[in-house]
Amino acid sequence: MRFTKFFIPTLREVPSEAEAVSHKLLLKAGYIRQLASGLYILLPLSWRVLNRINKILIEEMEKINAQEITMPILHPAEIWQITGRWYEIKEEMFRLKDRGGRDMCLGMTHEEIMTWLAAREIRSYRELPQIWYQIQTKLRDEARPKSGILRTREFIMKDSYSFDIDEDGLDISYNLHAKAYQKIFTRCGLNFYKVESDPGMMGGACAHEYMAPSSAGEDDIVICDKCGYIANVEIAKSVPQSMENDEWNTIEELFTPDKKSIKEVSEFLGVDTSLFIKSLLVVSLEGFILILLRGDQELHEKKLAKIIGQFRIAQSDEVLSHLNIEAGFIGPVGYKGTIIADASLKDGTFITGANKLNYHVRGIKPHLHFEADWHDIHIVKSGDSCAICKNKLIIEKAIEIGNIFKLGTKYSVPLNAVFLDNKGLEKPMIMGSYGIGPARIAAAAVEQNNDENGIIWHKSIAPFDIQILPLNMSDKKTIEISESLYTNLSEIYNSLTDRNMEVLLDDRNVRPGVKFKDADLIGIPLQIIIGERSLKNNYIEVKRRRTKEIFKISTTRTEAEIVKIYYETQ
RNA sequence: CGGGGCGUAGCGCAGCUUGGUUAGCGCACCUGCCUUGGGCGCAGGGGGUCGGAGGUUCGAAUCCUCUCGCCCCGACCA
Repeated sequence: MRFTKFFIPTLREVPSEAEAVSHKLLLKAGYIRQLASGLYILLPLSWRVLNRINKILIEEMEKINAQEITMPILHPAEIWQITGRWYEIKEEMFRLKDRGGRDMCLGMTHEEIMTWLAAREIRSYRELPQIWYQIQTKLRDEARPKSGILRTREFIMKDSYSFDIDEDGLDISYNLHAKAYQKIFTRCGLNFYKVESDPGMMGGACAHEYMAPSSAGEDDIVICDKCGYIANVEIAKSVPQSMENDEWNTIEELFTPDKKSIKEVSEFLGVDTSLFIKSLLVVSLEGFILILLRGDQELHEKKLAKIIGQFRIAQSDEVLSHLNIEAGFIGPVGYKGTIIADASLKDGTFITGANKLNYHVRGIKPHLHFEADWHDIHIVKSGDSCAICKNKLIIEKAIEIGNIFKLGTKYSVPLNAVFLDNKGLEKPMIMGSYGIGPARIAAAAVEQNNDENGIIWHKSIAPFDIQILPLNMSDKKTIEISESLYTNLSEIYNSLTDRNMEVLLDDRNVRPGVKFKDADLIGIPLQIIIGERSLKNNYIEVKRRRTKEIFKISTTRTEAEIVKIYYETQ
């Protein structure tokens, strides 16, 4: 491709709204433009990147016998009403009516539609398993689109769905996807982790996410570099560091006038917050529950919701009317109802509210002075110990680039996706669903691979393989060599992409500096620099974008050498 | 949805506090010359009515009211 025939609108200055590195670089290097909040135009360069990623996706999906299909984006409400998600999902779903007044929605995911198809078409266990997938647009009215193409309202997704006769079958489909995903992200050159995750609203029992570490990420992942435990903070378990403390062997009331928060009391008494019990009254559907956390810990609301269902923190007047004490001075001793306590409180001696205005009480020992149901309900903090091996945990930010879910029968039962097994019994299909965001792969790749000059693409997903930079377009020899290299290289097969070498020839009549700057910005892995200075000595230069290494290649026998350097480029 | 910030030429910005020539600068763009190893130089030129609406005023980019849009933090995220 010739630069003058290809639309690459690079910028000198980045629009001020861009914050994330990938957002800035993709704008500056002429890959994307914003249409509105959360809506992006993918210009020719990024469309080429996306297509390369999609090709990898297709290849790896075909290897696990997944079949590509495509489904409508516009859905009738009815199917979503049957599974209940029409009502569960709120503003995030784009809804509209057709001319007949029928409720419709734009697809944010395709479990319903895929299951609808399976329900109609599959009768027998002989037709199972099936894995169907598509690479197609999804629409979600995100509360807050952000960071360029990392979180948008309209995006392309590779989503696949497996249908099996039983749990064992699902395990196989799930593991096939896990393997395929591993290969996909590896082939894309990403640094990533597979982490345990919360199945959330997708339902189902088991889920993993693929996370590309990056400061632009929206998720926090917890890593133990000793035993390999790794999980999303949403479900991660940990053992908070504990303070040794044997001094308080008797119970003593402490006068703490107007000191209500743990922080205030801790400062007032000069005692570390980890030696306090934080008491929180919450209101669940079954009534009041007292929640206990160590003073230095925060409540993980999702963990608690899994135990007690929907709840909210009690208002201060509710605390007063239920316990007859002001909110800042409540404690577990003598509490009559249900108590749920974080496991970090199991051992030790603590200070807590005395259930008496302006007093706290010291020397409280769990089991001795109160009992509780023990659970892990705190948010993992960096420095906590691994729940498995006690090693110190690390927390890292990451971009979610893919996920896999075991759905079970959550969709097949309501949509009546059933089959007859080999005994003639009707059974619901056991399902899984699996997603990858190709644009997020691209953005994560940019986040992980860039320098002060611009993007550095991995060979497998770069928009072009090689870029030729003729430095002086009015020099005959330069043109001659450039054109011949351009033609010859374009005819060489590239086994990495299963196409011929894709070469970008910068045939613009601009100064060398402009070409150098743009080439580095755009980030094609290999640059061929053709300048009069080197031609005089019968060589050209081949430069690796990532390492800035320069190879001097004789003007005879050049193509073979260049291809060799290409394959050896990281 | 809560909190904060910002809308002046394609991009980056100044002007606004204290209303008053024809709204300004850099980059980009167009023409010509020149130049060709890291966004080169010189000369000439085109482009905005100040996000929108209403109001105050002799007079509004500037003051007031409403409104739309974008970004960031948080909540949310199937």
